[in-house]
Amino acid sequence: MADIRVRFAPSPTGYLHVGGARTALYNWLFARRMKGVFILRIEDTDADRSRPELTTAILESMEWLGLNWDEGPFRQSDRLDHYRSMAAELERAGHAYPCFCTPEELQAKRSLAEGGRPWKYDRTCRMIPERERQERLAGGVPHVVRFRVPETGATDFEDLVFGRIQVENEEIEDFVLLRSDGQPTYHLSVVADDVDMRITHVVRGADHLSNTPKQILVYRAAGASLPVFAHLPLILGPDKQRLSKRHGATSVGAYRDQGILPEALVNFLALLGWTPQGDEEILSREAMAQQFDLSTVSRSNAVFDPEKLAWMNSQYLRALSLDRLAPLVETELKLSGLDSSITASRAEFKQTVALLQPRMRTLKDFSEGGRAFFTDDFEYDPEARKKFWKAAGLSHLLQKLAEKLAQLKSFEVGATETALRGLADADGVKAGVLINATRVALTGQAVAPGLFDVMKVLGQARTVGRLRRAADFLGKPNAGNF
RNA sequence: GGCGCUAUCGUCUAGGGGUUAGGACGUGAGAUUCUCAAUCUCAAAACCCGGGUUCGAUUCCCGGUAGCGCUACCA
Repeated sequence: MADIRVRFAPSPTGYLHVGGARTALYNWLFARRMKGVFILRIEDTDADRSRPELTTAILESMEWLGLNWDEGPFRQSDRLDHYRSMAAELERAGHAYPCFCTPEELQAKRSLAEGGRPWKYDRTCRMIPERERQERLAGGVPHVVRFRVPETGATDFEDLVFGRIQVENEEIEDFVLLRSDGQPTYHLSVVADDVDMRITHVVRGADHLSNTPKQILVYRAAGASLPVFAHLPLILGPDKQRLSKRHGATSVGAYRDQGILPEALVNFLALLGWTPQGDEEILSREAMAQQFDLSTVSRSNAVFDPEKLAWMNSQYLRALSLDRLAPLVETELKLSGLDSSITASRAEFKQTVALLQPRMRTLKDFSEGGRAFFTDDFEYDPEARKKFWKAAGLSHLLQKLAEKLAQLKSFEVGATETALRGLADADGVKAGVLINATRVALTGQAVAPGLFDVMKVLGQARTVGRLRRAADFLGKPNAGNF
């Protein structure tokens, strides 16, 4: 079998969204599995909507996801001559013709047709006598180039995912290949490039399924051999509508900003439409590539479930080595206006990170739920106060605990625990009550790692200081107000 | 409207002419105890509807319904 060549071809009219990322991923997995070539191509033939900086952003997202490409990125805007010559070739061979209808004329005909609904181009310009056609061309009358679709017969193909697809040619209108400004449309540029780049498998979203027959017609007219097509089901929002901005975060970059790890996003996306063998769902890119198979991809659309993504992220977060996690946390802190300076050394910083690691779902959690571990500037969560600061005499108790802890020679877990439990006993208070109240004092939260681990990581001075601060706070007359 | 595609727990899915219809996320309950967003255990939860084929359909076929896609000088 000839070498496998696939491509991912985003258009820079928006950021890389999760649907595009999944398409890119499946191309990547297939290429790696087949030891083929993965090509990146930027489809920027729509000059009005394409933004150069978005190309950069898309490339960055691809790199962040770890989807490395072997060739490209190629830009269609660099290859306009190819498309024009292909259009000319098709015209010469009688497979295409100039159309002088203006957008306004077409629009008028469209709205005239029964409520403006079912309307196909009426092929007016197909009938123009050759002499008149030449005259208008010579006169420089603006025109597009349309493909001459056969009136009879049907076009069919075998999709790797969807199976046999067939469309009657009479259902297909004479679509535009070249716009009046000389820019190619998608149907022309995509075929021209896939032919030129010797693409063997076109793996793309199912939104292109209905358009594929048009493109097959172009392949045939150009005398090119067909690639294998594999269309991927769409990714939907919770309301089963195609995922879009109004569903909130849909771009890969937005998930990165939320503290999602690329490995988790890749793993999650891979499972939207494809299932590995066995029960294990947590698989590396490489492990997935070893068994990836386009023919087992699902044919029905999938709803994107952020909850499962978050869960999967927590799995990856937990499995991360400290050496890899620590820098990621530092970056996240920086983004949130924090830093690691609260810890005296690199080793201490890592200890803190390690303590938090098992209970964090995203990197963001380190700077949000874990805020008190990286700055003294934190609030007492009202819910936590309501839950654990309602006992009477807490101010005094915390004060006493502060002084007792201040006396300790060792601040190891055993030492602080003995001290706290001793105080609780002496005062006739349940240890749990004091522990929970102390947790709020030290972290501002009702939920945190084990208290004595927290103390150790914060250190003696900071622990004592925060206890005194909480005691002061509770001593104020309005401390009971939430 | 026309054309195309799709249909298993709330969600992602496995399965397949006879199964207690399996797993994962989420949800609920319990365990643990110092909080849980950690950990462990258990539970509830699905074959869209109607015909046909068949001894037997969730599975195969047809129809309906619903959803999605395409129907641009967007991709």
